[in-house]
Amino acid sequence: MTEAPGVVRITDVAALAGVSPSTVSKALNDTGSLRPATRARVREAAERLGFVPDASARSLSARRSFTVGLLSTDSAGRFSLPVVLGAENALVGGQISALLATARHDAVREQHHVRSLVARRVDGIIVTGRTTDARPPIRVPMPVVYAYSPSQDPQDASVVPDDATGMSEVAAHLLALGRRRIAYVGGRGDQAASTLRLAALAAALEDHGGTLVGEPLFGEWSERWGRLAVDLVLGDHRPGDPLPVDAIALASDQLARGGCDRLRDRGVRVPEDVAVTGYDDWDVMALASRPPLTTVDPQLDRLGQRAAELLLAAIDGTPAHGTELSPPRLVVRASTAGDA
Amino acid sequence: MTEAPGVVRITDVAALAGVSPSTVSKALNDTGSLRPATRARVREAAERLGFVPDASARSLSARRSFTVGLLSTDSAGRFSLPVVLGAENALVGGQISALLATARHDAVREQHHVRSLVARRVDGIIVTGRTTDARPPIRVPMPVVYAYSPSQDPQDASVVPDDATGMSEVAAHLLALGRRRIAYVGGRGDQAASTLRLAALAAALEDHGGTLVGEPLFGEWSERWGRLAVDLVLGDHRPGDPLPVDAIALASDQLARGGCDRLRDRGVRVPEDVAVTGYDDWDVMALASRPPLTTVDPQLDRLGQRAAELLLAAIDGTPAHGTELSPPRLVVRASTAGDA
DNA sequence: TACGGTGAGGAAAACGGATTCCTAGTTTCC
DNA sequence: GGAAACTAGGAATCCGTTTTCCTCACCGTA
Repeated sequence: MTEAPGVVRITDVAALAGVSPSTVSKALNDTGSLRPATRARVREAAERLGFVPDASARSLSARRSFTVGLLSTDSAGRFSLPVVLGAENALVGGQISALLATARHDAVREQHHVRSLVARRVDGIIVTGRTTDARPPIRVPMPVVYAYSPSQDPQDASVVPDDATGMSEVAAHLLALGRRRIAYVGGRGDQAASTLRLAALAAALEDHGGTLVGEPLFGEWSERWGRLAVDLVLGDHRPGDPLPVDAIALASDQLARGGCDRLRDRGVRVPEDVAVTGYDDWDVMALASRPPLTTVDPQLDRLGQRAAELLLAAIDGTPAHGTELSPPRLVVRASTAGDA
Repeated sequence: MTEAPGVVRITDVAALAGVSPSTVSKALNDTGSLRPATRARVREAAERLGFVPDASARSLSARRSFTVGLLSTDSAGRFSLPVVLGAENALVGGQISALLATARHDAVREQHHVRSLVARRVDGIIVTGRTTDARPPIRVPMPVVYAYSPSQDPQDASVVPDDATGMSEVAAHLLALGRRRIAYVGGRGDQAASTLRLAALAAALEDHGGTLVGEPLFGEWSERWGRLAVDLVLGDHRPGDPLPVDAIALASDQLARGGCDRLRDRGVRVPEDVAVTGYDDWDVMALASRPPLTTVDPQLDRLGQRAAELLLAAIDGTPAHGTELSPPRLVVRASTAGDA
């Protein structure tokens, strides 16, 4: 499509309305002083021709692009996708477009994308990652907000899920149900998502008379590890024996689902004998699990939305600093409550 | 960030190199005739200042934006995300940026996004959807390629997964394993993904001496329905009874996973008694299933990549017409083969 | 020595809007 | 009735690059 036949310029509208281009601009942007009749005539002409002002020209003149970059290092998108969607959605409200740049966890690629975003003079950048572990900041001449993965520089603006609160609410929920002997199963031990949640759980139990049973377990973020971990928790327990725990808090819905499966395999009833909790509120896991999982929804879309808000504020000259926690939401289902 | 202090213009480079702006442009773009020494001097100056040409200005002059729109109507992103990522990846190679526009299945929103893409004078648009059902085309003055969800207008360029081939390969695989009495479990009966796969299975069985056992079953795309459907297939079968089928082909990995669970619950061995196949190769389902699922990988990233290629070709003046099928890949795992 | 050809680089004109002046009318006020 | 104060709208400038001319110097050739 080389010659773009149907593209309408401001001069076309001006000609049809019988005014000058500058008048058209004023009419459509509600600036300058024009008679209402003129404004209306121009509007109608623009409408009739389907005139849509050229964003490049506008950007050039306005010295800003009305575009922000979404730099994602998460190729699978499990976590960054909701963040990105939430952000994109918040941006649309501000008449801002989103430029997608996926780096698939590759520094060279990321550098290339950063350069491309700078070339496009994006008004700001939202950086998202795969994990909640801190990542190196990017150096660019425009505002940046880190979402999900915070920046290693505490001066940068970051928004991360409030895992501590999330897990505290899980603990409070289990304690309220009368559970006291609780085991923890994490994912990879070198990741904040595992350790932070453990710390929050341990603290909450300590404060309210619960007991963290056994050593915290770390492995991979898979259902398989959830099953194995449950075996470790149960030890050589046989149906009918007293159970070493009355609840297991697992650090993800995948783990929890695997855990439920193994508990069922071994004749342990969920939640009557052992309550189980997950984390993430990933519907295909949490709802498909038998029973459905009590879990924590990190509300990643809200997180992304919040990141977009902070970015827009920064673009408007009010930058934020430091890491902001985005609130999670406890979702109670049958794996603890006994009702679907 | 109002005044963008660090932004370098072409005139700055020109001043440093002691030449005119036009010479800088020629030097950096390898056009015009310049002495190698001059070119090098300019390059060095640009490098030193970290000059990155303003894309808006470049677009304005070039009359194209070097940007394409990715219009997605899939809010969850299960299917369109891989397509989008594949496309974005292919575009980066061509120095093209991707503008993300998610419409969450809302026509008003979609219209708004379309307008925004037109305003940005994107060079082309890739439209993706949630299902493989045809969707209404968009009317814009630039090339469009429909990915995953084809356009209702057969003249438009669309790329869709080749479900017929995928399911045929499943059938061939099952037949090669000696299975002959095969049941089919679909998802929603009003969706092409259910009906097309059924048709392909039925055709393949007919051609090669297999039998489609019972009525095809349609329901929702959930594990729950997979479990229910297996109950329907087995009827009042008791362990030890002869089985009505020796294989079940389910239209998604979610269905198949649910199916496997129910088969195990009822004491039917997979794959010894009944082979099970899924569709989609969604890792969290296919790999976590017990046993792991033989399935079809629709290779959506390749599909997205192909859509991007077609779009780039169209932008270069060679538009494609009609619907192209993107090849799937059979992935054999333990649910049919007996080995992990 | 004069002249066409060629190579290097500069000047200027797009590109499409937004914005900042201006300039004619038209009011308003004394 | 005349000058100041507004108003409505047009002309010109700018945004940062690319691209199309031009110009000037230098070369070889007649």
